[in-house]
Amino acid sequence: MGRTPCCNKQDLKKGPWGPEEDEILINYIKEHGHGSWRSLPKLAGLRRCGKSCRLRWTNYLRPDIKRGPFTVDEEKLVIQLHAILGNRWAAIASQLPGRTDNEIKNLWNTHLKKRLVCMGLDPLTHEPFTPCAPTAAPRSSPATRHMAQWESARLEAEARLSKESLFFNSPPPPNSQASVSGVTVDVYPNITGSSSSTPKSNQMEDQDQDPIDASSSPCSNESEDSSDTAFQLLLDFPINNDMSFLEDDNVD
DNA sequence: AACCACTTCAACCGCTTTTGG
DNA sequence: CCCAAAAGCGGTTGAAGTGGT
Repeated sequence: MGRTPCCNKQDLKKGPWGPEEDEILINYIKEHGHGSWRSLPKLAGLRRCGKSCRLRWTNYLRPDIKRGPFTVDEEKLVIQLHAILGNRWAAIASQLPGRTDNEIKNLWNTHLKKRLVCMGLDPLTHEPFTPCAPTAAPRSSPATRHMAQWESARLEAEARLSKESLFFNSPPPPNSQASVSGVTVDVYPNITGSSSSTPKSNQMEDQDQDPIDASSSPCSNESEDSSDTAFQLLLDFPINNDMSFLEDDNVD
């Protein structure tokens, strides 16, 4: 059977958008709204697929997009939410005003995932790597020593944040960059070492180095300390014994 | 100075979900 | 209720930039 193509591919431009195209798209949407994305390119006079227009608008041109590096708080929040929601980037992005799912996905794949790996945590599950996977966690770090405790703490945090997430549909709080529905997120303080939110030009003078970049080894001692600290802070989450709601929502 | 390897991120592709007739 | 179209989403790609040798 097969789906009908999203657009007629003949005559359509692909690749990076030029400033003129951006301007056309912005002006058109300002004036008419995006309406049907499929018909927008023709109406606006763009030789682009509607899908491409939507992506360009939502990921780059939207006036409420927040450009620039992620703050430490934003990175913490992304890690927290990823532990709960997994790779549901759009859901995560909805909690970070001005950030797009694509941006968060890129942040995760290029920075945060590596940091979790360095801590001996599986970036998919946020659980410690099992001992039978020595290449993943080559050194006996506190992360592996605390495996059972980590898992327990993770589930507690997960439970709490999942419950909070039930309210995600309501407008985010003004200070939501550092909080989830008012709950201050202060976990993984060292995973989210400030480096990636710092422009490259400043990284050299930054004493607070990225654990990955801090040494020739992909994982430094700092990462061991950070997993302890993260663990302690994770334990600070209030305990909620009612986990029943997890059966319905989140956690695939 | 030139080359190579690695990183980053904008954009594309294809699948899934939602919506409307 | 069903089906097709449209929109949304996540995975992946590839060009550009950067750093190391």
